[in-house]
Amino acid sequence: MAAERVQVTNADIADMLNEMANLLEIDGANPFRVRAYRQAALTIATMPRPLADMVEQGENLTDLPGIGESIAAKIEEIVRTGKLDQLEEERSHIPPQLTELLRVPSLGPKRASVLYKELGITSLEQLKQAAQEQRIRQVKGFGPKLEQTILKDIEQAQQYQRRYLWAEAAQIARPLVEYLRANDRVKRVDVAGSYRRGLETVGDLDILAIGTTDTPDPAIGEYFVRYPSVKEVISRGDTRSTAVLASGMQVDLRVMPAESYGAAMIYFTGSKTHNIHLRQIALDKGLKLSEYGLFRGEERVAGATEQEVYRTLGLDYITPELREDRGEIEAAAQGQLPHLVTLEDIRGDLQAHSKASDGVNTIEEIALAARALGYAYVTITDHSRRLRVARGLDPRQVREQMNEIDRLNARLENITILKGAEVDILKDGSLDLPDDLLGDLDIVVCSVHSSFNLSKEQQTERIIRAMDNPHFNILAHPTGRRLGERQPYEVDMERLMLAALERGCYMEINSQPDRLDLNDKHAHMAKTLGLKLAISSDAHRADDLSVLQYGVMQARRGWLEPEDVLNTRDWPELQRLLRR
DNA sequence: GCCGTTTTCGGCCCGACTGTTTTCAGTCG
Repeated sequence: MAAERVQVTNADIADMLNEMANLLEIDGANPFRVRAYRQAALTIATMPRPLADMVEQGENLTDLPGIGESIAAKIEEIVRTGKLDQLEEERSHIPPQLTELLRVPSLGPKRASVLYKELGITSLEQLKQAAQEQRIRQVKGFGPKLEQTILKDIEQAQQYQRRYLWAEAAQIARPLVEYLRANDRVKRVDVAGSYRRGLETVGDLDILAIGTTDTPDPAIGEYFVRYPSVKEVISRGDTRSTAVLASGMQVDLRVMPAESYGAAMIYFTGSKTHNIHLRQIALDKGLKLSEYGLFRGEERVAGATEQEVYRTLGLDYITPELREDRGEIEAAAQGQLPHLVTLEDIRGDLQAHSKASDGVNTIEEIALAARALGYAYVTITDHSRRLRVARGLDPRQVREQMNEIDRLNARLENITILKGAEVDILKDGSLDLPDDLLGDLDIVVCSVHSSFNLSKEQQTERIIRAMDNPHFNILAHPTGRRLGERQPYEVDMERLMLAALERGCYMEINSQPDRLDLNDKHAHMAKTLGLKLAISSDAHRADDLSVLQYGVMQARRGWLEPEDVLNTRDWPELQRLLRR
């Protein structure tokens, strides 16, 4: 067998373009040129389809947003040779390690460049030493305070810059918001930022507050920094304060007047690219958009509510989950925004584990919890025998469980328990339970729990072979990733989705906060291809059925509407969809 | 470097805070 060709990944290309941007910036290049490289890198890093494939098939890269002739040629060079000549060139006259200095907050390209030219500093170590020897304060434009700040910031740069799972961030945000709302001088408090957009991980919290007075009330910022969990105050002004909590989470608080609330919410919710696009539209209409409002000259024409700002820009209201500048602004201009799925649309759960395998509750307890959530059905999907660590069930145990479910269904009202299993896809693509048994289940959920490091080709083939089994219904956590813990295994997602469509199979958005797998881009890809998805809790305890809300958030970020989701259907209709 | 039913050239989002300055540059979001 021929050695597999090593394909340049989108991440590789994005890294090289980002490094170009960093080096050019230190070099004092045109800032818009620098931005163009960053923009292109962002586009590339977040697109699911491998650029290498596009190049191979001779597709036109300049069709991609932010990629023109020049960068397209560079991408082709990278794909073909694995290198970029111009990057080598830049590296030869600017020490590439210098970009390391940009990771230090308070050091940008200008200061990094000055420190290199004046003191010959190229690494964090040298920077630290220079600061300790008080040589930095002697450089023009620097002083003792900045030197101290740099010294402190080096520590931060050397630490792993952690992001929090959305669910973790929520646990930090909620009590803080409650604390702020408890103050009489505060009229309104909301969390904005990536948290509000429902991103799977959150780096910091952006909180917006409105006071009871017309002018910014400094007392609110003072109250904020007295929050008991505040470990360190980074900055404090009348309208803006930044602090780090004991958890390590950074929090930015902005205090705004009520007349600017909507504009400020838009501004602080982001994303950055969404905002830049909105501001461009404002300029085109002879208006100016800032966090204070939408202005024609000095006159504020909108700003109190988000709806008002969008409307004045000629746009339908765009829900935060969509604000990524991935076409939502164009859709809003044409009245074509999707009507996104909500938690209320969900009729039941398609994956949950009982104590029979690695869950903690009985089937009855799970059923009652599902009923309490207003569901019509819940599916018990205990693991199959191969997964020893999860006490996977053998065929006889699955049969016993099916009988138990029959007895429970006869007894319980207003909830239907569906018979399922989470069946291991073995290395050769066969399923871990016999066909006659699978044929008697209501729903067969299949997933990969072993041999994560097969090649992309092998992993894809393995899963497609599993889908060839006529009882295969839903591919669970299709990439196997665990946020912050485990990278996804390699698969050709587009091929998998097309294979699923051909065979009448489906995929899952797993709602566990550290999985959220499929991710938003893959979910959007599924919608585009016409593949319906399940949103499942994968609960291992009855209380965890509620994590399904995170999966809904991810689905919304993927533009999914109720009809794109399997479990917005009642059981009879779902049953028809599952038939192959 | 990208982009365009106003443009193939001349634009490219906007404001707060800090530290270093005597009016502003750099950084950040």
